[in-house]
Amino acid sequence: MNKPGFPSASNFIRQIVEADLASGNYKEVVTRFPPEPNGYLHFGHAKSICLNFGLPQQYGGRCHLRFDDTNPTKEEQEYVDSIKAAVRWLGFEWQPHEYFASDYFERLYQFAEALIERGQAYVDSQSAEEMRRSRGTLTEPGANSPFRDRAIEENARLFREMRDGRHADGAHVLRAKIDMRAPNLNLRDPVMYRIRHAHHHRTGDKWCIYPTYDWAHGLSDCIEGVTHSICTLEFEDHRPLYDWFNERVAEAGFFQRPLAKQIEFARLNLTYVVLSKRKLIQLVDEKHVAGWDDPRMPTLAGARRRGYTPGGFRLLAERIGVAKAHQVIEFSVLEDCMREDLNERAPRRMAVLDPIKLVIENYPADKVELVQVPNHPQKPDWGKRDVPFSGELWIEREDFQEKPEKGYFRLYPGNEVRLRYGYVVRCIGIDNGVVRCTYQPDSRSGSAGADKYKVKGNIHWVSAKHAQAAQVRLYDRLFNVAEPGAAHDFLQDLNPQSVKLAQAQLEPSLKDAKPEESFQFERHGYFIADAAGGFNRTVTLRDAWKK
RNA sequence: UGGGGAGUCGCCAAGCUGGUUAAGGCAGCGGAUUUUGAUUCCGCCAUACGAGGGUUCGAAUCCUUCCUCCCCAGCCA
Repeated sequence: MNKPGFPSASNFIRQIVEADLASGNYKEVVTRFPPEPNGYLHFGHAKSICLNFGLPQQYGGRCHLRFDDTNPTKEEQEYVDSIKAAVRWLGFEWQPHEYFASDYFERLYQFAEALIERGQAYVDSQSAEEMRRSRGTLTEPGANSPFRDRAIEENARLFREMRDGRHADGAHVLRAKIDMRAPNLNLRDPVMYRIRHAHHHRTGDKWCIYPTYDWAHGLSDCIEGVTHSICTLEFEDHRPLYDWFNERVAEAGFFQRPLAKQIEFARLNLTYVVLSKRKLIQLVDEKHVAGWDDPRMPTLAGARRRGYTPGGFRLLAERIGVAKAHQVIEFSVLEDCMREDLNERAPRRMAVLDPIKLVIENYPADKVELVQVPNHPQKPDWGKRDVPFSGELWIEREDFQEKPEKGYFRLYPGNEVRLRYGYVVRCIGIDNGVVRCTYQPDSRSGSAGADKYKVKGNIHWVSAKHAQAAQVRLYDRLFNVAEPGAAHDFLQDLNPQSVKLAQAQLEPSLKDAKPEESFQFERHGYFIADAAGGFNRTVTLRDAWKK
């Protein structure tokens, strides 16, 4: 049963949406997930995706996938492809509502001309440095630009020239005429267009002026009929500007009301995990990782290779909730979500990660039996498989102790233990690193005599001559910072020892594992078959072992 | 010292149109079942809601003062 993935049963955004629907102001809920294609999606985006897609799924409506590609110098096609793959992987579909801000460049340009005509925008010819100085400070008002009162016709002419490539980068900028004394800095005549003679991944060289986020975003929402534009907290200060632009363009007759409304929520933070796009880019560029999909990366592409599941992320989104208070989720919450999802869908297999030989001295030399092993003990309908059993087996090194510590109930000289789904064996001792045992022929699991053996220990095993040797990668951690909040020197604080390799012995059926198939290797946790061969560990089981 | 936000158990988070002993999850602790020391199951885990005043028969929920933290001075998003 797939969990819906709606963020928290109750949250303030749902209340807003329900009120809007109830009031009749909005007939349906239309959201959008608006990534800039300048990097791969990470764990944090999963929260936003589940929220934006989950709302219309429940209340009726739709969610658009819109690429916010207004800055040609940072964006690439590779990123749009990876973003689409990640959203689909999480289990959401947006088609036919796939949009690009760059598709609106022409309309945005016309809207800008309208504002110029109405005296609400002007071409400023100050340098970036001059603009910065005249903007004022947090506590001091800004000063008007000397170009602020240019004639409308001149503004229109200059803006057209900007578009036509008659001016160099930085020579002019189009600004909204709002209020240089506004306490909210975003309202001090924000830039709407800048000149960038740069190649855009979609529009090529057609444009050399590009709209800023503030000018493009809200208008794109209104163009698409978005009702609720959900973004993160740092945009709270932008909301008055978001509304100002939308209102002005609506007044010019381009939009129907009601207009889109912006709602902010706290982004996801995870202990130990770096979710800064800038830093993730650095990890990739400086080759500290193999790529964006390196299993140690906190990207969705990396998570997929590492064996994290879409259902696990949806569960996470549901559990962590949506609010405006800054949230730092403990990593254990994520892990628990993955375990919960995997526990339901991962078949069980026997696999020995750190092998030590066990010989059953009274087992007929060349005899091989097939024992029946359930694929999932709690799910009988998943069936059973045959696993070959013989007198020479691999068992886990930690399942034997020559001198048992207190409380140890697995194999040690004189003790009996059951080889899971096979026979009960008694340990005689150890010779040259080989554990010697005898077995009870009438103890086979499922046989009539099996019940008379009461053993506490129950260990997994693999027949030595049938086993499949394989390399297993144990990713205990993400490529992360050593401690929460330790990232003063990001690269120095990274945990470099995040992968261990195990030369494991697996039960023969694992030979047929398909890439991206998940299994539980009994006590070792959950593993995913890697396309590159071998297996990657997803998460360990809860450790009830610590005494 | 400007503007905008936020403060409920170690981490999240309901509740906040005032009214029984403040949901739930993760983590932790104790126990039961168990051919994974897993899973599952049961129990425990905030006289307390950033702090102080006030209103009220009654406040986490209303008023007020204060404290703490976060965001904003890109022609990034």
